[in-house]
Amino acid sequence: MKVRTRVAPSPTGDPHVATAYVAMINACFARASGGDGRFILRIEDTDRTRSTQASEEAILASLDWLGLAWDEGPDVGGPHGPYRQSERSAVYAEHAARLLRDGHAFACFCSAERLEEMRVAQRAAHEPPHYDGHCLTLTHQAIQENERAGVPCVLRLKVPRDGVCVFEDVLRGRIEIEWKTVDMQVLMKSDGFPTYHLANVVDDHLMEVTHVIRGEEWISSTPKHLLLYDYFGWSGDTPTFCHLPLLRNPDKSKLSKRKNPTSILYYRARGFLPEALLHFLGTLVDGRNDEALLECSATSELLERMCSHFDLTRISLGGPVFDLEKLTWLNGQHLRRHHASEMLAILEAWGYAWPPAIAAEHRERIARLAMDRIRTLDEFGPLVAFFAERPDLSKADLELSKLPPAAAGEALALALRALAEIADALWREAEIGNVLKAAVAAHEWPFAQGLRFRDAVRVYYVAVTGSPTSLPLFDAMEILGKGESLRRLETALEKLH
RNA sequence: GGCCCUAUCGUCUAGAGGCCUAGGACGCCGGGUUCUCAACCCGGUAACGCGGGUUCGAAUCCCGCUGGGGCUACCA
Repeated sequence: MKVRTRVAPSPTGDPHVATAYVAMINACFARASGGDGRFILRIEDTDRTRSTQASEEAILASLDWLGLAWDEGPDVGGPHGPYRQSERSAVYAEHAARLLRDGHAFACFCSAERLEEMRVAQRAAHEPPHYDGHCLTLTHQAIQENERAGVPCVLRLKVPRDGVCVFEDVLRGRIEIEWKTVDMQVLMKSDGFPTYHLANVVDDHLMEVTHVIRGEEWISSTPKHLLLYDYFGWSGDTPTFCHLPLLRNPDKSKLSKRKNPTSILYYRARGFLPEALLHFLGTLVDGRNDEALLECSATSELLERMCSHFDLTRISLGGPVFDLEKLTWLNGQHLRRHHASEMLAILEAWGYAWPPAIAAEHRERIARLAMDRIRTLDEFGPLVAFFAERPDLSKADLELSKLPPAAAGEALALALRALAEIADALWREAEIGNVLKAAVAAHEWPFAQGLRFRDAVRVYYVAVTGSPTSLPLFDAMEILGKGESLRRLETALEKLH
């Protein structure tokens, strides 16, 4: 069978990592099914008050950034377009009319106020809120009067009063839901746009979707969807349903931006690599350790590798917690697979602007020194800023454990004397290191007997780089140059007095 | 509350009745390496929610309980 899957995001906010998660699984399944599998992107923008074009653009750009290429979609078109629901109004109107004509749906004129009162009463009576069927019994005449008077109207689904809806889920097996627990859902809103339920079913059918792979939150509305397939006479080819577990916050609730960053834009801005984010989402589906995924620097390559051992039926059902810590680690891993020269391009593509004071000839070397020390690209700038800017130190910055203030001053003076001896032409990382180590070793330390180099060196780090934890000192000093390095040591020494 | 889904280390997961003394990865802890911090290497910590069945044998199958989650809109 020719497999056709889709992801159907609603453009009502920032592109969500859960959308990418679902998209990835749909893309993998279509691809793993063979060469003729197709993956569709459909924009579900039927909520006119919340949908925005900016959001749609961001969703497309984000999925593209992650390498989740779709075969059919609003931008690339396809045989069953348009792929944007707001452009398919005529299709829904036609199908809605069909349901009404066949007696499978009914016009409802109830006001928002009445519905609200109804629900309040039901809640008070400890009943589950549901439409009470008020307009189900409207006479032909009453309906026409309402229409003539221009009373706003929606279309509701007729639902069997008893019996059980049974369907099969790829991951969960047989699911049974009693019809009496299914509400008479609105299918067409009073603004003339369809709700999710109608649009989704109509489009999935018309677009010949064979597998509906979506979030778990849709399980309880699946009976409505099945009913629609039946009403339209499509029950012969209802798609296969697969409900995916929902991504979770660390507290196990459904992933939300209140508790965890959810926007793909956020991760991009922080300097996460698309292959790292995709890889991470992949671990939520298949947590086995595939080391080969670490070697994939292109998202396309990564996706291909994931597809090679993808099995939709083996996804574990516990909602996975979105663990930023592991994502960050993965990002560091992917970062380090690149050469320093590639890092320059990656940083630039990400939007990093080198301070002009850092000469172009030093940049690759600086990148090489920095890349083992960052996990996300946004850590790069702060780490190398000292090359362009002299540290603004206070006396307190120079007070380090294992190094009394008097000894710190001694250490700085010592370094100054020793380093001044190095000829300009020999000002190299190895020479600087040797001279400094020898000087510290040969010195008598009245205020810090037996001082080890590793303790003394910290004050040099602070003086030169502004921080006791920074890029390797000798390299930094070589890059800064003899004059600048000595000047920073001097400044630090002055600060101590 | 009602309906539905779900349950292996803190986290992601492996596990398909005997290969389980439950494996890997992140995290954490310890060690090595080292000019700081990282990176890297080595080692350690830590789980089958509880109670009943079925079976010669259960993490695995069944039931109940408990915990977690979702849905309960003219949002998706």
